[in-house]
Amino acid sequence: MRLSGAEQAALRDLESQERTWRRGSVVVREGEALREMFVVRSGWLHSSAMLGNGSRQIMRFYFCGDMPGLGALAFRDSPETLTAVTDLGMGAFSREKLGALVCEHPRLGALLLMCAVAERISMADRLASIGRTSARARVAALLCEVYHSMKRLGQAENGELLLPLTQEDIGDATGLTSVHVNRMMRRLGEAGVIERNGSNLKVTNEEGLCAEAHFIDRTPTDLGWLPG
Amino acid sequence: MRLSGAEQAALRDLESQERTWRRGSVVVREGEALREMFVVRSGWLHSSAMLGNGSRQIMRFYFCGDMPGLGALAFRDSPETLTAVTDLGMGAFSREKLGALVCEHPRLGALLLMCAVAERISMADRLASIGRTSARARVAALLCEVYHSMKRLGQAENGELLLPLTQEDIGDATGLTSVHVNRMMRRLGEAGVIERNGSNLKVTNEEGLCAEAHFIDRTPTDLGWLPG
DNA sequence: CGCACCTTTGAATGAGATCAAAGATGGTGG
DNA sequence: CCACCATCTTTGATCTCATTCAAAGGTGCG
Repeated sequence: MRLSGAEQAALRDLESQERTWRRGSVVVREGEALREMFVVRSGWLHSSAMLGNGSRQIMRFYFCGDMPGLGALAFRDSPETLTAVTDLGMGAFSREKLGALVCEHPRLGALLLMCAVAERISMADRLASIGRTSARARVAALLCEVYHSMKRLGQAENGELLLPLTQEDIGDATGLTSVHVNRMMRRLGEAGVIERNGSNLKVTNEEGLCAEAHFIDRTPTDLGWLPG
Repeated sequence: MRLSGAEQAALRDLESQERTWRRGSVVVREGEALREMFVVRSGWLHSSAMLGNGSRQIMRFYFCGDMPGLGALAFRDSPETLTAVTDLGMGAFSREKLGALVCEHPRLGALLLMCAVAERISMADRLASIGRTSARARVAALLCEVYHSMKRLGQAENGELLLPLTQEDIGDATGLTSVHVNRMMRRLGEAGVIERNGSNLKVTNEEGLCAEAHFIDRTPTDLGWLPG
């Protein structure tokens, strides 16, 4: 889709207020009042929530270009915790600013809507992974997702990438225990689809990994429905 | 939020093309070209997807006022199957129509964006339920969700409602087998939180059910960020 | 160097799946 | 109106994958 100069400027303006966070630090905590949203500029993070029973679910990861915190559009208090996985830089903006932007540039509003819809679909894929596949496939799906994102951003030379997640994090994202994550990762290693070395991960068999994960590439297509 | 007359008319226009489906019929099948979206006017439905391994995951249920099929905004082919749970009436409209509406009435675009965001959050709740809670809690969560929707629509007098889902459906929505769903429902009955009679369900202890389900009420608040 | 935290591995346990078969239920056609 | 058949529910027995509990290596940081 082709954006006008004014639209591009408006988008750039959104991310003008850059702030940084140290790896591991919490950007927003679940239940806190939330008046801001973000655009990721460097690094990555995840959103999670605690359940009544004390366990944590990691909902998704956000990479460069993603917009965490959009929950602020619908809820006064944050429904989720945002935590920096790596050192992180994000542009921050208020709900009011987004509201004004959408009203002045309706096509950008439509674009955002499309992003939100695409996000819902990828959430659905994750739901299917956790609800209906084996532990091994879930771990593979997690790795596959991160790998594809890093690759898209040019941060996975030769299939090698940094994975600064603990096995407990991976468990919280896949609905498994850290112990079982460990076993599954070892088995993926033995099967020759990945190699591990500390927090370095190398995808040695991309096709194999995707197959294990039942991975479906969801590249949004078709913005033709947007007027001029 | 207060809508202008023109905005209200535009919204009403969206649902003007009403169509109906018989209970159990498929509205859109996964992978089919999808050029339409819908607004539910009566009855309810669900969206689901098949995995490579042959099992099905039901993603969510849509009730009166919800908008299934928004995936068409981002993908050419439908990522999910829509199936009528009850006899169903929906207004249908094209992507182009929605595109035009958003551009002419940016505030409606913002409203839609907010809905999409809220939907993502409730998807996240479901993810946490499936990833991190017991079979019993998952079944309770499913019942709780349907019950609250029916109640909101005034279709649950005295906590009684019609639940035209097979236990297999419930299993596909919660990531369980139908056999285990059966056991969990019986146990919820024995615990006195529900009573069952064919496809009639009565919630006899609403608080208890919500507690079992770790239910969180997500009523969107705060539209104050939208310009006048 | 020492302390936290993370990874790895083993053994025992348990929740949920699988397999199998007997009741209900309801829709259909005769 | 009834009989029949398909589908759904229910229950039992067994099995398996993942959890839990426990403890021994690694790793990096202060």
